[in-house]
Formats: sequence, structure tokens, C-alpha cells
Amino acid sequence: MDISKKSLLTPAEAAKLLHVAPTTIRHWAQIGRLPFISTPGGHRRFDRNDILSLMSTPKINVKNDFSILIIEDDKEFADMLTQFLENLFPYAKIKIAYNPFDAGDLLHTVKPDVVMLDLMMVGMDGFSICHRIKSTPATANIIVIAMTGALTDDNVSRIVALGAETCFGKPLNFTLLEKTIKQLVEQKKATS
Amino acid sequence: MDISKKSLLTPAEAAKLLHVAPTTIRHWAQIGRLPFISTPGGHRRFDRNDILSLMSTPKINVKNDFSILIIEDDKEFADMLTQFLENLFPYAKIKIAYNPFDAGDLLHTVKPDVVMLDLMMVGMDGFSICHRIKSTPATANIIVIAMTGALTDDNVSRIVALGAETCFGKPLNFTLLEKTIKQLVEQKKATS
DNA sequence: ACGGAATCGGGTAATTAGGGAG
DNA sequence: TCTGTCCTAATTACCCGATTCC
Repeated sequence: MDISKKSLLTPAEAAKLLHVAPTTIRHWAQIGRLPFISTPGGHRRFDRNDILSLMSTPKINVKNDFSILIIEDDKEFADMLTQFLENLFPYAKIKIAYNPFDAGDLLHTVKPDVVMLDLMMVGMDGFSICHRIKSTPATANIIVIAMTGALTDDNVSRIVALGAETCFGKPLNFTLLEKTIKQLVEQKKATS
Repeated sequence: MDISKKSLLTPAEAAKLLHVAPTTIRHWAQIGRLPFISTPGGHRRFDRNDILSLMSTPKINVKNDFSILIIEDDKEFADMLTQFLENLFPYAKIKIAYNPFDAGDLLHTVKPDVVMLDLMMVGMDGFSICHRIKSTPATANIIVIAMTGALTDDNVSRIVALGAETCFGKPLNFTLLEKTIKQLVEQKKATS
């Protein structure tokens, strides 16, 4: 069988392409590093593009096992938050989505462990983004920390009802945020 | 029941849809996992719906054979385009992103073969979306068909330079669009 | 209706895959 | 982080006469 013309690969074929053992391919599929689809019998099939994308991914991406995505259109605020998080998690990969498209895109390319989500953005509804994240199996276990300038009871209960882990007002209470985020991350590691 | 959406598949066709070898289809038919009818000569024919229902089994996640993503914030226009495409590709999976977040999200969850991309949207820059698609290995070979109300030389050359396969003006010339899209799809199938 | 190429069915053997612990 | 191993299950290759398609 000529695999050079197929776009959907079996584990063995994918293994050949990446120069690793089939076992490793299986492992990567299990931990979510490699997207896949299944046959009705449960065997995996890999999209050639996903394989190629993994090949061309810098090592940094592969090595980082903890990442945070900031969804925030206020550049100044986002950059400040980035600095804070870099201090808190020196080895984390931190990405910022300044616009809605990047938010949707990075959600899948970064596969973040934590999302810092601004609720009040122009042209982007934080509530529906949260709902989408929490109602999609592939992203449901991402920790969502909402942030809003209008910290009202209504907003908090709405976003928590949508699945967000917690909600912070702006400006941020960094002491409390540090404590909360560390606790949530520990909790997640313990259960997964 | 729409008769144009009914069809009987040969084992080879069913195999292709499920990303499996014809032998496997035969096996499933033998053990009763796949319903089928027989030709006078004893060859099996499968109802497309039976295949699709097997694909959408909860635990299974089979990629659609062919899918199209429409990125367009004008709901009316998008719905009209959807109807046209449904007619053109009766068995394709067609999704619409009315906003930028969905665009980025669906790009990775649907993994479309073709993207119909509006260049002039509020709060969403079609040019940078095209650039992102074409510069990311995982999405680079998606066929991008740009659409714009302002069909200027400048816009066309810009979007084509960013990697779009072609660019159409609005209102759409459906005759030409049909011809072009079919040609691009054929071309892609041949080289992939 | 004829011919040739592609595909199918049946049956079985061989290969590959998934899960999990090491 | 990657890989070899064990067991069971899913998938595929192979052979050949028959059927379909154009």
C-alpha cells in the first residue's frame, strides 16, 4: 500500500512518518498530543496534516506540559497579566488571544490547561466562549478563570453556571488569584 | 424523504467512507453489524444512512468524507450559500461560522476540506484568517475560496498572495463558482 | 449482446491495534 | 520521554470463481 498518497494514516504508517514506534503514536493519541479519528471498531486513523504539523512544531511546544491561554482584547491588561503568570509559572507556555479568531484557534492549537477569560470584550462574548469550552468534550476539562470589570452577582452566577471555575473582578486581586489558581491547578493534576 | 439523498453504496464506497478496507466491510456485513441488501448476483449494497449512523455512534468519531466551512457574518448570505453548496455536494458536511470565535474553533473541530471566506466582516479580518490558515501546517492544504463585495484588483492580488485558491465577487456567479469549486476539489483529491 | 477491467463474496491466515502495566 | 511485551480484538491480505460495469 502506497502511503504517500493517503491522507488518513494508520498508527503504523504515522509511526513511520514520525520515526517513532507505534506504541509512541498510541501514547501521543492517548494524551491528546495527536488528534485522531476512530473506525467503528475503535482503531485510530490519523490525518496526515496533523502528523506533518507535529513534525514542524518546535520542540518547545512538545516539551511544555503546562500552558495558559489569555483571552483579552485589552493589550495592556493582557501583557500585565502575562507578566504575573510568567512569574507564577516560570515554565508554563503562555499565549494571548487579542481577538476572537485567535481565541478559537489557539484553544485547539495550544490546548491550554488554563484559560483566563475576559467577559467584556468588543465583538466577543466571553459567556458564549465559556459555554463552548465547557460543553465540548475535548476542552471541557480546561480550567476557566473569568475576569470582568463589572463584578456583579448576576455576572458571577451566570458565568459559574456556564462552568467557569471562578470569576475575578478587575483590577485583579493578585494575592487571591495566585492562591486560587495554584489550588485549581493542583486539584486538576490530582484528578487527572 | 428526499429521493436525491437516498443512495446505495458498494462495499468499496462504504469502506472509503468509514476509512476501512473493503474486507472489513464484508466482515461487518457477515456478522450483522451492517445491514445490507443484495443484488440478484449476490453482491451487497449498503444504505448510506446505515453507514452514517455507524459513523455517528457515540463512542466513534469518524471524520466526514468531505466538509465545507463557511466563514461569513451575513446570516442571509451564508444561508443562501449553504443551500447552494448542499445542492452541489449532497453528502458534504457544511458548517457556518457567523463570528470570529467560531471560525477559529470550527477550523480545528471540523477540519474542513474547503473554506468559503468572506473578506469583509465586522470585527473579523478575512485576510489574516487566510494567512493563518495557509501558514499553519495543519490547515495549509485547505482550499480557501475568498468572497468579497469589493472585487478590486488590489483585494484579489492580496488574498491570492496570502494563499487563497481564488476570489469571487458578490453577488456570486454561481455557474462559475460551481465549475471552479468542483475543479479545485478534484485537483485536491488527485494530489492528496 | 460481447469483451475486458474492476470489484465482490467466501473463507482463512496473517498482520496490526488497543489497553495497561513495566 | 520513548519503547518492548503480553493478551485479546479489530482489521487486512490473499486466492479464485462469479458478478458488475461500461
